[in-house]
Amino acid sequence: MSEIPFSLDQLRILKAIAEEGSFKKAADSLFVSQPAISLQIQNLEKQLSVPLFDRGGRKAQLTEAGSLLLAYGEKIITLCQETCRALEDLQNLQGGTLIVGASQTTGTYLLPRMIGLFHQKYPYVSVQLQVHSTRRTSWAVANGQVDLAIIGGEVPSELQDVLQIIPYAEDELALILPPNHPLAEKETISKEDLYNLQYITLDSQSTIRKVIDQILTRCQINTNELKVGMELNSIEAIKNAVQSGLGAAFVSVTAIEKELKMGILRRVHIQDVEIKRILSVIVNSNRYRSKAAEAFIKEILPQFASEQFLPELEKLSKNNKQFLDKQVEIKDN
Amino acid sequence: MSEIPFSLDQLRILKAIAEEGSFKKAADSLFVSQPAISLQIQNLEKQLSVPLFDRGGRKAQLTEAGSLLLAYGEKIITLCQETCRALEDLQNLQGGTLIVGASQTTGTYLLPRMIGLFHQKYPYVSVQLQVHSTRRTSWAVANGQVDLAIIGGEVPSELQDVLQIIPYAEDELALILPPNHPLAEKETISKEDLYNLQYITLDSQSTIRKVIDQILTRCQINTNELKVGMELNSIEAIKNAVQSGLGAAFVSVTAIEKELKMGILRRVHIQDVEIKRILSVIVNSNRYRSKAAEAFIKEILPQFASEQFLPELEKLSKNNKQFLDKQVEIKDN
DNA sequence: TAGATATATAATTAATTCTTATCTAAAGTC
DNA sequence: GACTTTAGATAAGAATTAATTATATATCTA
Repeated sequence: MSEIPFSLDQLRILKAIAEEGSFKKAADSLFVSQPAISLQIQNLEKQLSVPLFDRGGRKAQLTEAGSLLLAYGEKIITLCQETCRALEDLQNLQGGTLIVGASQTTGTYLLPRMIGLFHQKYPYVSVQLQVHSTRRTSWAVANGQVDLAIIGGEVPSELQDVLQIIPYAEDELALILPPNHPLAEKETISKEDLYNLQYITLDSQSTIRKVIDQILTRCQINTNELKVGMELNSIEAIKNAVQSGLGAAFVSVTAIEKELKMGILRRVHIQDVEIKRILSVIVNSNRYRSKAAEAFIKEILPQFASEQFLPELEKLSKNNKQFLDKQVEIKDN
Repeated sequence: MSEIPFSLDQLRILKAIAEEGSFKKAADSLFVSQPAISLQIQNLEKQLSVPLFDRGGRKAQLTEAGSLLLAYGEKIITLCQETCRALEDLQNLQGGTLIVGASQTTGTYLLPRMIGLFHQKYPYVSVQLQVHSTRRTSWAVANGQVDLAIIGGEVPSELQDVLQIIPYAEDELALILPPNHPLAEKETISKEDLYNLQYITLDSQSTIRKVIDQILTRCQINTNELKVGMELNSIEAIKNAVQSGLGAAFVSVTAIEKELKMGILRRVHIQDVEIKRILSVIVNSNRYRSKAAEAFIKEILPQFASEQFLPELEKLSKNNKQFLDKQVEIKDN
């Protein structure tokens, strides 16, 4: 299927001859011997079955076919050089795309800040954020549709050995109430008070819901007896609902900074209970990470990590699928 | 200066892998062994210092750099194929340009008919006609600016061994008069009558003028005593001037066909004198002739040639600068 | 016609790029 | 979970390709 009857080198030689005016000078400009040029052009003429130069005179003259090939050849060479530049830009973070995945909470409150920082540093890299369920996000990383993701739940078991999962930060979940709620007066409420509240939650399949159930259960709270009044599918919607007095909710503290400051939501602590979950970074361990992903991991993630997890993170940024190592080996030869 | 760190073959391999989904299948589709593919891609990755595929899974996955290179590679390959097609079209007379030179008379009356025929046969070849003096036309052929030319005069001596000059046809020059001229009544006039006419001619440097002088001198006519009333620089202008009664003129019979038929000009013969010149085809013997020039020589020229010159013309069409001969030699091996 | 310059040719050597054979690792099978 | 299948990597040798040096030929210049 469609052999190409010339090589890039031959086109470069053709161009050099046209520019320099003779085989000899072209040979000098390309730092090869003159017969090398002669042979390459002869081969080219043989392969194309058409003469490209009229020799003999003091300078080699292009035939019509030669001019035609030269014109196309210059276009081709230019395109090749453009290709090189695009690849270099990609390596220098002057281009390319970084795709980051996240689940609801992190995608809404944490990642936009990270991406903002990254964008400031590397304005020519276009960044995409994909907010989906933990499950879908994990698969996206596994399939390579997403470079890395930050999630707050468990990675599906079938992906646990494909993905590298690095505990990254703690996310504290707060119980929020409307300011005018009777219990909102208190700093801390008892576990029993929990049974007297109406809850607004994400749907029962969501990771954050499962995490909360898990932790409360561990604190001897029967989650089945907590009254769920409403299930919404966005954290912003839940906050608004709570603010409007429709009930209470568990949300990440990162999601309510502004509202607490403005006094439109109240946070109450629960006696002897701390609801924390671990956020994790996930990457595909079988996949080479782009320069952009590398930079994001090395330069942005640490700024938001809990100190205790920093060493792990550092290890990650050194473990890109073996390639650069090999490069060094080869260069030594 | 600007080495290109990949080859067309490598791009074709990259494309094949992307299309077939695996190194193995790409190898099969390109009819080479699998290691050949592996090695080429490894070299490519080394040269670009960036991995192009994530291996290991059931199918090879492109990295971001791989996709980028693939996208450019496809453009490059397409352009190469376009180049091939353009070259083929040139060979098949489905494209390209033929540039024909001529001097005044042939350029005005003979070549337009030839070019018309050629264009009917090869509508995709664009034909240019350049009408200049014999001298300038000869140089244009020598320099390769013109593929071939038909001239009616002598080729400058310094070009006689660069150019191939093939006598091609006879051009008869006629003496024309306005219909109402006293001598226009006669079929034939005497040499002496010539001295009683006023002549309208091209400028004294023109070839046709020199040819006429030469022939008349040979017939014992003293050209210095012929009265030149007007020098014009176009044959059409001369015809109009004669028609208007401003004098007599010598012009090619091919230039007055229409006017004689319409009776607006009269031709008179001269006792015992025939003014004929030989038209010649000139080509550059050191130069490879394009397929289009070849076709023009082989298929168009014979239709207008004097029979006596046909053998020479045939020889010419077999003598393109040795190239196809070589091809055959090589194919035998 | 001699000298300089440009391209072609030939023989040799160097480099590259295949191929075959073998090996490793992952994925699907029973 | 051992077994087969499949994809890709690796190594060694063969084949091809492309370079080099040396030399020949032809053209332009003086």
